[in-house]
Formats: sequence, C-alpha cells, structure tokens
Amino acid sequence: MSISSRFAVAIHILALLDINKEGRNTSEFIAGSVNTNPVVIRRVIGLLGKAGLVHTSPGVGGASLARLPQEINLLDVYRAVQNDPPGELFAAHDKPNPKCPVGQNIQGTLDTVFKRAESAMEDELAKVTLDQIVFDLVRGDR
Amino acid sequence: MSISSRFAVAIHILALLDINKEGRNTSEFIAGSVNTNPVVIRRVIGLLGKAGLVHTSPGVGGASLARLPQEINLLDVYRAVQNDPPGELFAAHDKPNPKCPVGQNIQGTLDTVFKRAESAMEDELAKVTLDQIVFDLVRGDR
DNA sequence: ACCACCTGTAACTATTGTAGTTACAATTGT
DNA sequence: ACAATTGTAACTACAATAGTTACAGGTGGT
Repeated sequence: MSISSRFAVAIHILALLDINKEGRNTSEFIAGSVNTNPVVIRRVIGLLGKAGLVHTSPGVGGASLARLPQEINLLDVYRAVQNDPPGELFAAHDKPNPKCPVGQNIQGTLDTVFKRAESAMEDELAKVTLDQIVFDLVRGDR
Repeated sequence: MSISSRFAVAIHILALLDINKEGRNTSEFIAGSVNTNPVVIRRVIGLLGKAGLVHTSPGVGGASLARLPQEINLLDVYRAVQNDPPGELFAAHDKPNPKCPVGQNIQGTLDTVFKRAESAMEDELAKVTLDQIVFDLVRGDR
C-alpha cells in the first residue's frame, strides 16, 4: 500500500498559504485549488495546526504559516499528517512461532533493517524545505 | 498506511527455506513458523516464484531458493511482493485544479521529491542480502 | 495403478484506512 | 445582528489486507 495522499495535499496547502499570503485562505478557496471537498482541507489543516506548522483561527479565520517556509521541511509535514507512529512504515507480521529458531529472532532482525530503510527515506524528506518547493512551483510557471 | 506484512512474511519464508534446506518445506510447515494460514504462505510463495526467487513444484513439492542467499537482497523481495508499481510509495492527490498556479505544477514537483525519497529507502533495502539476515537470525539464537 | 499428500487458486468474510459528503454548533469581523 | 467560516461528528463508498474454507489437479511412494 501507499502513503496516504494527505501528505501530498498537505504540501499543496502549505505552498498555497505561502504563495497567497496576501489573500484570504479559506478552506473553500484551498479546496478549489486542490480540487477536493473543503472538509478534507480543514481536516488536514487541523493536523498541520496540531503540529505547529500553521496558525488557524475559528470563525472568519483562514490559515497562515506558523513558520518561515525555509524552516518547514517535508519530514515535518510527513510526521504531521501521518498518524502511524514513526518506525512503522513497514508492518511486522505479528506473533511468529517462538518455538522456531526463525520465528524466535526474526522480529528483532527485521526491526533493525526496517528502521534503517525508513530513516533513509525520512532523511531525504528532511532535506527539502517548503521554500524550495515553492521556488520550484513558481519557476515551473514560466 | 504501512507497507503490507507480506514483505515481512516473505523474508521469513526465504530465511526458513535457507536454514531448513535439508527438510521438506511444505506450506503447512512454514505456516507453523510464521503462525498464519497455509494459504497465505502459498500466496506469498507464488509471488516469490513469479519473481524468480524460489522454485516451487506442484503436488508433493515444497519450495526451495532459486538463487544463493548472497544473491537475494531485500529490494528483490520487496519488489516481488509489493504489487504497487515502483515509484508509487507516495500517493499523489489526483487532478489538482489546472487553473491555479499551484495546482498546475505541483504534480511534477512532488514527483521528483517523492521518487528521491523512495529510492533512498530502496537503496537501503538493496544493501541487505538474505544471507546477512540468516546470519543475524542464527547468531541471535546463541 | 492406487492413494495419501500437497500445491494453486477461487470465493467468501472480516477488518481497517481513506476520502468524500452532509450537517450543524460555535466563533468571528463588520 | 448577521453573514461567513471553522471545527467536528456522522455517515457512505471504496480499496487493500489477511484469514478461512473448499476443491481440482499434480506428484511420488508403494
């Protein structure tokens, strides 16, 4: 299975908040750009808010970045919207037979390898900041 | 979401085939070690067979490794059991609004970043061979 | 040739996660 | 006061996974 599209939507939202920082970013406006339902946007913004990446205000609010775009990287975003705890990108198979030499030790062995692979991916995400994404988007527009 | 436990099960199976290469590895025996249903094992072995990692024979068969354990790495296994095509670990959000400068270009921008992160993970998997896994398992047994 | 054993596969169920949608109370700025 | 907007609950639809039963067909030993 693949990582939920919430991640892609979240990046889209943050990029839009930066580019359109003058305008009023209602969930409906953002939903128009992402092409989905406003509630989906509000849900993702809620997660980003809990993670301290955006400021939101109820009522006639709209959202805005809580940090400079240079100070938001994609790992921050990934962690914010991925509700699986870190270290669980790969699922272990539960309760292998402890009476078997393989079953007895496989969990630990796999855990080490899986964590290493997951970290490699996350390190790559951490290298990319929101302002790089925005730069790329705007450049592509010319 | 996380990567299906088929991957962990597949590694377990391959390790067992190597360690128990003298014995007869029926799906029921393997299922005993993994602690699941024999049909689940046969399904995974089917995928491993299609990928050329194991030999299977119908009837009173049992499975065996098709290559030396030094010549099977975890990326081979990952690709064998992961039916999503490569490059789709991260899901894109479909059809963003092309009238919006963000929606217009975000797909390409994200694609580049996502591919890089996925490759980093896969490179890490490719570094680990089955015989390293087996070595680790047997060592843990002492 | 028989037969016990095993594989390959189809069909079904249960469970889970995601995404989209409607609805509405609570909050805010004008 | 009022119109607009958020935050959230509740529901539907859908897809993937894993487990299970069932069974047709191949294989090797005797």
